Amino acid sequence: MAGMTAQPDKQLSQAFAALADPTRRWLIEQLSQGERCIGELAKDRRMTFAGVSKHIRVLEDAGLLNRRVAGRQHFLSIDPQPLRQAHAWINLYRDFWQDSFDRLEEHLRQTNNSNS
Amino acid sequence: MAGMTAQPDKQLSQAFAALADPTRRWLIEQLSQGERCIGELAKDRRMTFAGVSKHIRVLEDAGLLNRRVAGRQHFLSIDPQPLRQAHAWINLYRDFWQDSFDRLEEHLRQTNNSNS
DNA sequence: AAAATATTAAACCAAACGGTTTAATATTGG
DNA sequence: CCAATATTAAACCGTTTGGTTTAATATTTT
Repeated sequence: MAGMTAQPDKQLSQAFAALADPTRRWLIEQLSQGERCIGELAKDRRMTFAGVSKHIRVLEDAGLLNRRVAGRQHFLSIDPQPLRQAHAWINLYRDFWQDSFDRLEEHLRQTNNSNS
Repeated sequence: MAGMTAQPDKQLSQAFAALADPTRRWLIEQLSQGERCIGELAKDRRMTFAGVSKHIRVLEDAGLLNRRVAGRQHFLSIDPQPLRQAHAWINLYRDFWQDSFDRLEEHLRQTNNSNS
């Protein structure tokens, strides 16, 4: 349980770091509705082309996006695999207190109800 | 679906950024087995006291840890709430391709089997 | 009160980050 | 071929990060 071999560790770091920026999360949100090209995204976000391009690069390096080049346009879409890993990591350590937390939640809910 | 109000957004950024460092993930792993004090953790990680102290601070600011001060020792433990949020965010956007991904996985598995 | 222990605070450093602006490259349309 | 379009590359800038070392603070032990 404790080990977590080295390579996945780096991938995990990259995935979490990529998700730590709100612009990049916004990009993921956009792309979850289908592939888009960089110009469109930049216009919607009111950010320079180069700015968005760099964010896309970070997401791509983390393996979170796939790029399809069609002529001069680059279409981006999401690769779900690394999100799975991040999800799994959180899940692993969350399970330890999941039950006790649920119990606390239930307790608070009942306390609030009896106050109303 | 697209909005995600502002405050949770910052919390989410902090949580993901906190999880992006391997030392901090290691700390979470350690604390998932029960509360520990900073000196112990620093010794196990072979890092300076101050170094670990600063990492703990980042996790604390992200709301991921709780601190219990007992005399000169500070005992840390995990607060599951922000992990839940991070988990939920990933889940939200992962669901879009979950099914198609599962189908792809199944397809690849079958292709591999018929090759053997 | 003095010494040892557990921790934070502050100063510092090199590297990375988020962003811009200005060039350079590649593709498309007249 | 030339102009417009879509994108990357490079240089730069201020801020943050991960880490150290050295000091300061608070608590426990003797």
